[in-house]
Amino acid sequence: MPLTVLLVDDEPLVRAGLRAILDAQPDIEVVGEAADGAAVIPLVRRLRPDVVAMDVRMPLLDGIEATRAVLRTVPEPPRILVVTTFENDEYVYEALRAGADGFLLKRARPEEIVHAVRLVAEGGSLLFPASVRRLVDTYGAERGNPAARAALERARLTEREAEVLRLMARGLSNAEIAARLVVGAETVKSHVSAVLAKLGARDRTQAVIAAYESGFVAPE
Amino acid sequence: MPLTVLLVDDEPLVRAGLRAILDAQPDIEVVGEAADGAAVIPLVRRLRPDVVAMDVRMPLLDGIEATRAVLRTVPEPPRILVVTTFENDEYVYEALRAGADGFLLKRARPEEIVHAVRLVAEGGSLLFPASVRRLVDTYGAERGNPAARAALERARLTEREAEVLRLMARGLSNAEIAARLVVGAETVKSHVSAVLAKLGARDRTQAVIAAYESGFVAPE
DNA sequence: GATCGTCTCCCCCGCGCGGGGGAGGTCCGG
DNA sequence: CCGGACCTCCCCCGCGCGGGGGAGACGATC
Repeated sequence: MPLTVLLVDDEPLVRAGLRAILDAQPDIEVVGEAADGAAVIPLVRRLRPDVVAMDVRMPLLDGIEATRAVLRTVPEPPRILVVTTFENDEYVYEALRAGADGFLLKRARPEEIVHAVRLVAEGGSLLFPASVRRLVDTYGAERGNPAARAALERARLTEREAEVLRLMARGLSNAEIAARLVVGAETVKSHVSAVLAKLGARDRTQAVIAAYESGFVAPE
Repeated sequence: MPLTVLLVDDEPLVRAGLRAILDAQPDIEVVGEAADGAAVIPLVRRLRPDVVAMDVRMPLLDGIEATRAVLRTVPEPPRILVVTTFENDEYVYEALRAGADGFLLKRARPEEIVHAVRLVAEGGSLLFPASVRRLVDTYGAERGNPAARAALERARLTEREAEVLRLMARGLSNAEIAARLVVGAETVKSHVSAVLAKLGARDRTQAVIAAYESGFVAPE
């Protein structure tokens, strides 16, 4: 079965763009659209999409409130991908705190958009992409970085994966982690790959950064 | 001229071992020994060693006080490498705060010992080796991690190197850093290598960890 | 009993990374 | 005027890393 997506944005142009990009994927299907947050709940209930691509700035009900409403009222809610124009959008920050699973810049390349949708659908959290980093930079001054922390928590690492990430964050190589955990090197590679995928990280360095930013590991 | 070292340890066995290992290097010369901290100052004044390999736990004057005394009273003081038996030695922590440039576990392999001496002599800070990481783990609960911060500050990165490290800590690849700084990829490699050497890091991940641990970059 | 998630290990492959050299340029200070 | 520090770029080389697959074993859940 295909990965179903509901688009929520007040601009038809944006919805059309997203639909064009996503529907071009054989395994992704846009099952509905909404122009404001108020229309989201009934649509989600009826269409039961896997992912909701939600604009933050919308009339009537913004993306933050809409996210909260969906997560509060719908059983087994969809994954929510927040869509925004600006990387320094404080609404995005709020949306992540409200329970969104990741976010996406409108100017992202089509492949990135597709990737983001797939990632959140699979349970990942898009914690790392450059856009998120900038967000973290901006709001990094606040304690504990709830957005990053929430995103990482929602990444739902398995126990083993969390263990591997902790060791990565101590600077260990795959071989060293394997020795420490008394498993094969190939096994560690599997776990590391899983961690990178779930965190939306490109390499172990980015994963470690995410670990620090989220408070998963603490420097102090 | 060779790299000159002064050994300070109350156990003759340890001094003999260090001397054997270090004197085996063509470019390193052990120019003197002391059995306790009280004897260090005059010896340093007379021998003007490049590096002092200093035990922390000693009678009369321990390594911390000796370190402070040397740094306070000797103009152009030598680099101080703290030698210890235990990785969780709170004295080592104090010594780093007192101004020591790095530390060394007695059980380290000869190559590591030689490497450590060369590194601090060249202005590096041995911020990262596994032993230090464990230290950081242990005393990591204290704010700002003064030991790590002090060590990194003393690593004396050039402006460019610091810039590169900051970008590394944002998850950028060498190619991305090159694009950002508008220089060649080979140039970035040079800077990255310099950073790794000065921090005693094995790879960029460890360097980024050091950056976080030291407060050079802040997650919050 | 069947299914799913997790952990484990295996293959192949390409590329980025880091180490080892070296070398030219500027600019500053002795 | 001549080092020395710094930034820049170049070469070669090996290996670790990460992506792409797949597969078997186990326990929990349905």
